[in-house]
Amino acid sequence: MQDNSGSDTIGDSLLFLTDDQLLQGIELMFFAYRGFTSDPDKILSNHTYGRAHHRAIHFVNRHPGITVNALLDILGVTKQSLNRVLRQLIKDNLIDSRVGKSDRRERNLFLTADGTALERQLSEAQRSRMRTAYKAAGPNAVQGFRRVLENIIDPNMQSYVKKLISG
Amino acid sequence: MQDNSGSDTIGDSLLFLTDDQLLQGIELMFFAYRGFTSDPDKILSNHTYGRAHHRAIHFVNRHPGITVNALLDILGVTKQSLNRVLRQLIKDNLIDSRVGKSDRRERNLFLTADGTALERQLSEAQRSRMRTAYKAAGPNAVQGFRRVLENIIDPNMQSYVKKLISG
DNA sequence: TTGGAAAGTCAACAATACTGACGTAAATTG
DNA sequence: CAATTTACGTCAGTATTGTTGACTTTCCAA
Repeated sequence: MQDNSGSDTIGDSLLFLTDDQLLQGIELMFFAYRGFTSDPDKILSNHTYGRAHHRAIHFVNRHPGITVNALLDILGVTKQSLNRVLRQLIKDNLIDSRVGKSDRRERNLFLTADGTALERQLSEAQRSRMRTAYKAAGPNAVQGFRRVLENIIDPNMQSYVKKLISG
Repeated sequence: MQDNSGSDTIGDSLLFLTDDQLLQGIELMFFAYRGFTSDPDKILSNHTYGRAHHRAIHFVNRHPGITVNALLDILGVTKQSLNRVLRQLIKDNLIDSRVGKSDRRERNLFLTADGTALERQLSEAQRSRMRTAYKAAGPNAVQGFRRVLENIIDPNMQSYVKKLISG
């Protein structure tokens, strides 16, 4: 519209790349992520747990038997930070930590029945919101949504994401 | 609790709504938001500031003269939490807080020259990542990206978002 | 003039993250 | 086999961001 510095072209073939469009995308990410986390947050606030617990539960459910190190790579936090969360979840009998079979230094993490129950509850709240949004936007929009998100992700995580998409 | 929880159909016309697709979308949101915030986080770690300071700076820049109350509505935090951040930014001469003209109880917030400089730095890092992602995904995908995000956002914020999109 | 809204402050607390240091057990390497 | 590395756990200290609750000051409006 105005003197938007440099990222626009003379024509409008790249109009979606104006700084204004980018700023709108940035704010949409901010507000959407808040909506995205709000339902699980509400559920967890009755449990002494927070978002970190949710993330641990989510990825242990997605990768049963995952090692602590592999989980650390996915979550991108320090082992001390993850350990605090895991310790609680193990003590509360939501996660089962078993000594590795081939390498006894490793711990393989699994959800217990209670852990699975909480995961279902959290996941369903989040999936419900996503389902509504997907339905309202339509399959074509969903494809674009995913394509843009994949490109926002750090290259470090691309390997994980590739497996996520394909497998 | 059902095996496939009913979100799929016999055909594949709604295949994009399977629980697996929804879970993939959920993980994409998680990883993308981390990428989205990583560049500003790096910059801020040298400044004694965090993400809360970035958000305040961002929205004061977007709405020069915004009142504290209006900013609270956008950020969705308590005034005590926001006040701690604002106090630092005002003390460090990044934000200027002026007594309201029509209502002297209100404070109108503006970025100082220093604040504008930091905002440019943070914004450019974030816009750069978005620009790359948009470019890689293409305008059609960007439209879908935005449409899905808009539908993930809480209805409470939709009024703000509508103005964001149109204006 | 009095009630209430807006803003700011102080205190206490909780969740999540970080760094650094240390210990134990098990696997790997020389 | 001895030394080193790896995996995991833990303790201590600190920072950021968020919460409640209580309180004061300012000042508009009924």
